[in-house]
Amino acid sequence: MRRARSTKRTVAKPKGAFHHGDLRWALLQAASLLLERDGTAGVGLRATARLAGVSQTAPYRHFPDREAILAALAEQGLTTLGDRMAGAAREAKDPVAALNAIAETYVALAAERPYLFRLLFGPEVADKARHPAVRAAGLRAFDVLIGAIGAGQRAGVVRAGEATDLALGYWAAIHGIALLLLDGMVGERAAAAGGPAALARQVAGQAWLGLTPRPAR
Amino acid sequence: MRRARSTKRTVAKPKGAFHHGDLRWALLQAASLLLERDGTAGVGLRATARLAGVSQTAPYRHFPDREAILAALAEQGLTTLGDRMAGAAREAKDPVAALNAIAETYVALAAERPYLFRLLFGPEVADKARHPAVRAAGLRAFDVLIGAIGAGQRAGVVRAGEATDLALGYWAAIHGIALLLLDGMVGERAAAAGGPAALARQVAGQAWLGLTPRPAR
DNA sequence: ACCTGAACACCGTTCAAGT
DNA sequence: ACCTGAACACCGTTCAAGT
Repeated sequence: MRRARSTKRTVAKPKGAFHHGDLRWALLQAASLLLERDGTAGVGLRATARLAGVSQTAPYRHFPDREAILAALAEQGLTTLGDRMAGAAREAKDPVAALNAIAETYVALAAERPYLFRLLFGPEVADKARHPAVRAAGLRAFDVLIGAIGAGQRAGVVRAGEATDLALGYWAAIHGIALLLLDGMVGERAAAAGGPAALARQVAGQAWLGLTPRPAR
Repeated sequence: MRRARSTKRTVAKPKGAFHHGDLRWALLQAASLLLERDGTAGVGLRATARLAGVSQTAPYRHFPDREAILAALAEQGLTTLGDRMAGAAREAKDPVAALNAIAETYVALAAERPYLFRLLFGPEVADKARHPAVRAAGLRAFDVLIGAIGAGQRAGVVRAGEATDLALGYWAAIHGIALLLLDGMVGERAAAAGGPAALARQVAGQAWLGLTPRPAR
């Protein structure tokens, strides 16, 4: 936290006139608060401006439209996701532990900040070509997983093959279970498995079987 | 199609007064059209009413709020998904082909009707407890997959274990790749694999490895 | 440059009223 | 029962204007 957070209706507004160039930062801070509290639908241009203590039209100085604010939040979120995945992988003692840690981190962020997680991959930021920074942040997170798969291959615990393809299959599985958990589609299975995290570990374990060296066929 | 579709601004409005009890159906038809054309955001109460040729408040006779319309669309969509999956499994000649056909059908629906697919699992219908019919339709689709896994176990091509758990891991993988494809996150990989469907087959194949009988450990 | 207030064309929802 | 029009409190976005 680089700045004290006010509990009043406005956030980080000095007193009178200008934001000295960090209005963009203040707006993103406000938008992030609204996202956590009210979901994507709550991140309105007017609502964000109100919370930041500026006029309704001030955000247009920094963002061309509402989608641009959401895209900036998504980029922040994907960077956070990538950083956490990289941190988890770095602290693991072997490639298998690294993959498990990545899966755990991934599902944990989805559970911790569901609205943010949906925003990262959802349709609100539809035209990814218009927001290359979002796409780049996402690919950077994916790179962490590819790296862990590659390390597994070098250690001989992951089967041969294009690391990107193997990573994609694993990613799909943990991405899928994270979303199914958010959607409340697998509540009973989670209860039976001993909680959402346990169910995610189970699914990750099954995905892991797709990565192990195959016996002679 | 139970009724001719008009190309005018209104749909299925006889001429003068009442809908003789099928206003609900006409509203859902209009909402479905709007969903395909403009996405979830386009499915407004007023816009739907306008397209159906009734006043803005008429929908409230059949749906308590906007979310209820979206939930009804989601229920329809999940039923369609389940039916298609069941049809694909029925026509397959063995359990392995059935699983492949289910995965293909799943990803195909996501590609064919992206807005509908997102609605099925997204946050627009947030409180699933308030919409048990949606949840039931989703679980029915899942049952098709569980059945295919069970058939594979009986045929000896799928390893032993709780069929529901094995199905969940497989579901997560195809659900994940379907969404990653929609999100435009794996466009390059899809091109390299020979198209989205080919990439989905590849991921399904990897998920399949999690289902095969294990060699002696 | 940066920010403002008024205006435009929309929303979802509520309410009193009509047949 | 079923449908209507007016009203309320919101939206995103545009525009002319202010410092």
